[in-house]
Amino acid sequence: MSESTDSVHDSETVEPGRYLPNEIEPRWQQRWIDDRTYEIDNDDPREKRYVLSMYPYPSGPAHIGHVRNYTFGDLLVRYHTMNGKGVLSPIGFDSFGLPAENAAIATGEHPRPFTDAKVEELSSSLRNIGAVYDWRRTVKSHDPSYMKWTQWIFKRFWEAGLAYRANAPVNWCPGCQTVLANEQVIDGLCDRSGDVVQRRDMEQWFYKITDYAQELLDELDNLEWPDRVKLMQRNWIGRSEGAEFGLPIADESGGPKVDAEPLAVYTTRPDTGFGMTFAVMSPEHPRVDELTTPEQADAVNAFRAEVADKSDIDRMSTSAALDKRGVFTGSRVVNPFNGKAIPLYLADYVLMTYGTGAIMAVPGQDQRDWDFAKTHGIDIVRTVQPSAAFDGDAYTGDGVAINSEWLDGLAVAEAKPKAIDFLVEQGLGNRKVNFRLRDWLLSRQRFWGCPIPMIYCDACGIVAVPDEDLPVVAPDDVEFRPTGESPLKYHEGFLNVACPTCGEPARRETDTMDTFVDSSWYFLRFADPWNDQLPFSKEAVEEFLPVDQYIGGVEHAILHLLYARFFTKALADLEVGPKSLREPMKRLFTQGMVRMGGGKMSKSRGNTVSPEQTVADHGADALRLAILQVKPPAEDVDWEDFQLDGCERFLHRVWRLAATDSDLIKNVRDGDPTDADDAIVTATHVLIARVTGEYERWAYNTAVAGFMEFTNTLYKYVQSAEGPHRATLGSAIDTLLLLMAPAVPHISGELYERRTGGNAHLESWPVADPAKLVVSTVTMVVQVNGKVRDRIEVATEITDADAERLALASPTVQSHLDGEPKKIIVRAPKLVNIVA
RNA sequence: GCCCGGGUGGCGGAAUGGCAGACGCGGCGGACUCAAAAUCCGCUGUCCGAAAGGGCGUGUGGGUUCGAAUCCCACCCCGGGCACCA
Repeated sequence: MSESTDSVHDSETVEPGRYLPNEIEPRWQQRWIDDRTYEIDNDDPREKRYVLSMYPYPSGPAHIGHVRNYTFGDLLVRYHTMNGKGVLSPIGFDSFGLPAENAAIATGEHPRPFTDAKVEELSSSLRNIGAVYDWRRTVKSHDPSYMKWTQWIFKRFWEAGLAYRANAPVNWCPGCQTVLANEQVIDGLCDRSGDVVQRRDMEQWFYKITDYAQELLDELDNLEWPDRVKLMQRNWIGRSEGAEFGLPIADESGGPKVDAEPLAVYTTRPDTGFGMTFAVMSPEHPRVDELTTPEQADAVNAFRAEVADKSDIDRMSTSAALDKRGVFTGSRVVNPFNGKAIPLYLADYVLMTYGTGAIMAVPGQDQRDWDFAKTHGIDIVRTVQPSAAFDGDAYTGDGVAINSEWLDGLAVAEAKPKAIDFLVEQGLGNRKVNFRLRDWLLSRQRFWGCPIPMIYCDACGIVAVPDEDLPVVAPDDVEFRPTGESPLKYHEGFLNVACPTCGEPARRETDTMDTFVDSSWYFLRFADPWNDQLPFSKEAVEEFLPVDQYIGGVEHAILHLLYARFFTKALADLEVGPKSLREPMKRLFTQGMVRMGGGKMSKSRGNTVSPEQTVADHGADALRLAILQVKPPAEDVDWEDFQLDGCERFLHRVWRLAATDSDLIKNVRDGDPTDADDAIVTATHVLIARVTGEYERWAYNTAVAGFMEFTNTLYKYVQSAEGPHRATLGSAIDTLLLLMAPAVPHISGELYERRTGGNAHLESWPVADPAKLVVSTVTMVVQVNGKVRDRIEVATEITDADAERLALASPTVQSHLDGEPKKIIVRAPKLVNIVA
């Protein structure tokens, strides 16, 4: 054996045990499972907390965005557990969806084994970062025991009229070969494939979310959600107040035609009625044929054909010339405010899907109407007096009514109700609230989703699959082809079925549900995942819901979060859920995204980060700490800004300080504590108070700074000439480990156990002793004209008079004074400001 | 166009009316070492100055205040949401 080998050997025997994350982390992860530390039973006596991160789509091993999300959730689960709460921390998988089906089309293999493998990979990733769940409660959207209740709930909605089938113009994505929800269409493009969305008329299933529009709007006020998310939902629901009324159809003489149904219009500005110089119908309006004169028929038909050809994105582009965007019907209607006959046009800027599909046009107060009137040579009458400085076209601001007979002189807010009163008196219309929100189109022409449990019978019509036959599960032997229809449609064994009512041959519904249906109730199932009689019991849901803290990406601000609220309300009304549970998520936190080099991180760009590799290289605790340290959780963060090396270095410093065989700690004292020791005790309690507050308000980045500062302080302390006091140091380190335990659970658990024999994760959360937070002296700042000129150590309880006297006595302060001070502001003991 | 956020060192950020730049990264210097790495200690906004010390400084301009990164007004820039919704 050579000398050099010996010397390496020797040095290893005297070196303290090193921090080896890959050795300790798997052991602790297994232990949390074996000890069932984070499993909770429904009859657990502790006060309950429900902490939930949005369940993920299983796309394989966790990506860095997942890791960030689940680290925040895991920290809270552990923190609340140490605070004595019984924490429900479940995990599930949003396991239906297009990627698995697209893979099936590519490989010909069934999506189930593909999905199951991805679920396993993601589960393993989550365990590898030290995230803890009650795995017994895991739910998966594609699990028949979950599908059964998704279908059961669909049936209850159907029976209550909250699910219905209708022919509707729908958004069709040619790339995905399916219908999309309004929410999945962004700027006329499919939010998944980016294809231009086409409009088609199809028979579809809808959930009647519009029944809840008002409540969904009102109850936002009571939620502890980010204002941004609440605002986005408010805008999406889009409530507007106005009037719906009829415009009588004019005869040749310009008077109202007695036998014709008036044309219904909706306006938010009934006060501007006297300025209505034309009216407009949507090109899709059902009364277009009836209200088009023979002379104009050719022009109208040409226009309608042109509009029908356009995609929504073309139709919305404002660049199209306005004379191409509308056509005269040849008919006139009567403005009921002044009795004048006005022309009726078609224009593509009026949508059939909002209001009545027809409008009164007031060019003086609406810019689109103004532009249209200019192009078509229509009169413009202002009915609101613009402010003196105004030099634009249409005036939409406040002002007094003009050119409006009996409304003249009234402000907009006064004129509106008076105009509505007039319409009511005339028997033409009434006050009306409109919402932008549409019903939720839930059917998808896809295989890998939850089948809609309905049957079409020639004799009985639409019949639901009986409850005892649920779940309807798709067969395995299907052919995966992109046909524009679900492969179920070509599977005779699935398609053909006896009608449950009359027994005659009938056909199954082959469409499946939007995956957002699955995610609209999974948080309820977590409370009672073993229930095979009901989706969940009311008692179990009452025990845990609402979710105390929901965590997820802001990209779900509208879709998922609105649907989940709708489901919770509807289930309560159907007495499936507890009556009092009107809102599912009491508090919501939306964490920021992880970017890469300023751009989006995506597989197609090849700039993804592998958390698995990072854990292998640095340890899960270092990755967790870097996530917490780099930025406030709500903000987007760039992977390039992560400081993994610094975080790993810090953990080594903690290890060296806290390890029982530390080479750092020498000259340990016992006996009476000194001033230096008292300062450490104070610093320990200050840290407890600080970190507790920071965990509560999601200030994880400054909590990490607190750990680092305290560790730096302890390093100075143990290296001081005087040496550390045994009990003081021990308690400081033990406390630090407990405070860090929710953030970096493996190293904290390991060191705490080596030091005390106890399990940090089962210990009580430290509480700051107010008596120990008190300090005897503080640094008082002395300013002259607001500029700091001196700092003086003073007793905490110094009087204002003493503070002022000390400040004036300072030589540096004196050198900045020129004669008698004009004024002295004293904020003892922190500050004195002398105005010279 | 409308509605929200936000703008602080070389970089990520801290400070919510009272010491601007905590903590970390990076950089510089020192100790240890034959040497390097690791580790430990110190310095690090900027300008003037040998130093002591001083000037300037939180997107821009104004205001309120004894005192403003923080509050108010106007503007510029960046990010996000909504956008023919009558």
